[in-house]
Amino acid sequence: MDLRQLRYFVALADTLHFGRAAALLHISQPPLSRQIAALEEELGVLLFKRTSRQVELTAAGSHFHDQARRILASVDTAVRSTQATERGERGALRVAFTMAAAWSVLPPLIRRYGDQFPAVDLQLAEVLPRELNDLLISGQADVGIAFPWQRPPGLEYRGVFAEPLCAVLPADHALAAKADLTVGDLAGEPFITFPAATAPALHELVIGCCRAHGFEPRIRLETHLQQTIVNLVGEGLGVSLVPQSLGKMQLPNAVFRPVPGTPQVEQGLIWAAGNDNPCLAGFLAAAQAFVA
Amino acid sequence: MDLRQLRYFVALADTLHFGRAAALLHISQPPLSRQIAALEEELGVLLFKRTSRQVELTAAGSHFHDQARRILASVDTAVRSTQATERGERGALRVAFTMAAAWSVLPPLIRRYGDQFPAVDLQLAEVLPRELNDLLISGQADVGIAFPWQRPPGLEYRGVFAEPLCAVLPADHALAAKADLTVGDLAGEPFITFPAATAPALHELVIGCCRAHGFEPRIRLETHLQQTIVNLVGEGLGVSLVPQSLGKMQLPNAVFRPVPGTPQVEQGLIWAAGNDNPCLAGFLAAAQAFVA
DNA sequence: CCAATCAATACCTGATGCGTATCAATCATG
DNA sequence: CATGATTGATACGCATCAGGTATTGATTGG
Repeated sequence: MDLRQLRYFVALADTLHFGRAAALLHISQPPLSRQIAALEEELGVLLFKRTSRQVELTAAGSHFHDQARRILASVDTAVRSTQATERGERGALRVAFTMAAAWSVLPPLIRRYGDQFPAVDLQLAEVLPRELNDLLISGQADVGIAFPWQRPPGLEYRGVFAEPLCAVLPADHALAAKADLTVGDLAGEPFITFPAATAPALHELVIGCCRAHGFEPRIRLETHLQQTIVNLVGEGLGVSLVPQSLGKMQLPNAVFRPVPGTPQVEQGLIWAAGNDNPCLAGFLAAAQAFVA
Repeated sequence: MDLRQLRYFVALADTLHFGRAAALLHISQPPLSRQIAALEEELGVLLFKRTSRQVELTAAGSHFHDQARRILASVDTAVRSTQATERGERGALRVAFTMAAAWSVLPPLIRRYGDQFPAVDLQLAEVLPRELNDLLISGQADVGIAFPWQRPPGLEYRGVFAEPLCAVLPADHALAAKADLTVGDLAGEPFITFPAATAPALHELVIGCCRAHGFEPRIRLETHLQQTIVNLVGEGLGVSLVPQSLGKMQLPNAVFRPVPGTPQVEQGLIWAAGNDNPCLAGFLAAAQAFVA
C-alpha cells in the first residue's frame, strides 16, 4: 500500500465521483480508477459500490475512509512535529544550575526561553558546581549555568550576566553603619570565602579585589556555597565579598553594602560542544538575546 | 512521502546500520541510502547523524521514529479492521423485532449471534409489526424478526422458528379444567383475535385451524398484539389460540392449554434484498445455524 | 601502512504510474 | 423509441523512479 493510494481513496470517498476527485488530485480519471482498483485488490475488500452512473461507499469503505483520514492527518502531524523538533521548538532541555544562578540569572533567562519555546519540556535541576562538568560531558544535562571555571576540553562557555561584588557584614558590625564603605575598610576583618577549586574565576576576583586595595584577606573559614557564606556572616563569624544578587536573601542578621570599585562577577552558560539537542541552540539564542 | 520510505526509515532506525536494515527489507544497501536521503530532503530535516563508521538518530529522527512506527501500526490496524468490517465481524447491526419475537426466538438468536460476532455493535429495537416494512426499506433497520406477512417487493423472508398454537383461557373458565382439550371445544366461545392485515399468515393459521375442526370462530374483538390478546383473555373477555411461547407471560387469570392437532406458527427474518451491510450476512448465517 | 568495513555515488534496467484515446453502460431528452 | 451526454473501465505509449551491480571515499583496527 501507498500513501498516494490513501490520498486518492480519501478524495474519491469525499466526492464520490471519479472525475471530480481526479480533478482535485490534479490527475486524470483513468489513473484514479486504476489506483482505487489496486487498493481494493490489495485489501481484498470492495470499498466502493459503483454503477456506471454513481459511486457509493460500502460499509467497509466507509470504515476505511475514517481510518485513512486519520492516518493522513497523523502523517501530516508527524512531519510538522519532526520539523518543529529540529528547530528546537519541541523536545526536552535539561538545565543544570548552581544555587548562585538561581538567585540571579536563572529566573529571567528561563522566563524568556519559556515564552519563546513554550512546547519544550524544560527540566531544571539544581546541582553542585563540582558536578556540572560530568553531567554535561556524560549527556545527563544539556546546559549548565554557573560562574566561569576551569573548563575541560569539549565544553563551551559563554557569559550571559555580570554583577558587582558587594560586602556582606553582620548587622551589628561597626562597618555596617559606616557611610561610604570601601574595600580597604575590610582589611584585617576575618573573611569567609570558598575553596579556589569551587569557582576559580570568582575566587580570583575576590582575592584580587582585596589585593588591588592593598591587603591580603585574612581567611577565617571556607565553605562551598555563597549562600552558606552569607548565613555564616549573619552568625557573626566574619565578613565577605559576594555577588550582589545574594542580597535578595534578606537574612535578619546580615547586611549587604555596595562597595565602589568592586569588579564585576560573571555567570554564563556551559554546554558540551558535541551536544546536538536542537533545543540547546534555541536556548543559546534566547540567552544571547537576553544579554542584549 | 511514501509508506515505503517510512518502512525503510523504521528499519534503519531500529538497526542503525544501512547494510543490516537493507537485508531486513530484502533490498540492497544503495536504494536504502537513497530513500533515506530523499525522505530527509523532503522533510528538510536531518534524521540520522552518520559517519562512515556509525549511524545514530538525531533528536528529530528519534521523534520521527516514534511517529513512523505509530503510523505504520495504524495502517496495519486499518487494513485488518476494514477486512473484518467486510466479513461482518465489526460494524453495527440494527435488529427490529416484534413483541412476539421477544418472547420466543429473539433471545437465543441474539445470544448465538453475539457469541459469534462479539465486536459487532448490536442495536435492538422493539417495533410494531406494521412499522417493520418501512424501517427495512428505508434502511433504518437491517433485519426484522416477525411472523410471516405480506411482503412488498425488495424484502426477503426466511423462517427460523416454529412452534404450535395453544389455547389460552380465563382461569375460571369451565374448559380450563377439562382434560384432553380439543380445538373443537372452542366452537361457540367468543374469540379475541387480531386484524388479518397485522400478520396475515398467523391470522390464516388461527382461522384455518378452527375451520379445519368444523367451526367458524365467533370473533368478539380484535387487537394488534398477541400479548394484549392474552391480557384480555385473562380479563375474561374471551378465548384465543396463540403461539405457545406466550405462555411465559404467567398472567394469574389466564391459563395456557396445549391442544393436539394445532398447526405450527412460524417466525422468521425479514431484510431488504439490497442491504449490503456485511453484518446482515453474518446474522443470516448465524440464524441458519440456529435452525439446524 | 594495509586490509576491512560501511555509507555514498554512478550507471543501467525494469517496473510502475500517468496521460490520451477509446469503449461500454446508463440516463436524459426530444 | 432513438440519440446524445455522462461516467467509469480499458488499451496503449511514455516518462519517471525504484532497485541492482559496480565502484568510490572515508574511517578504523591490526
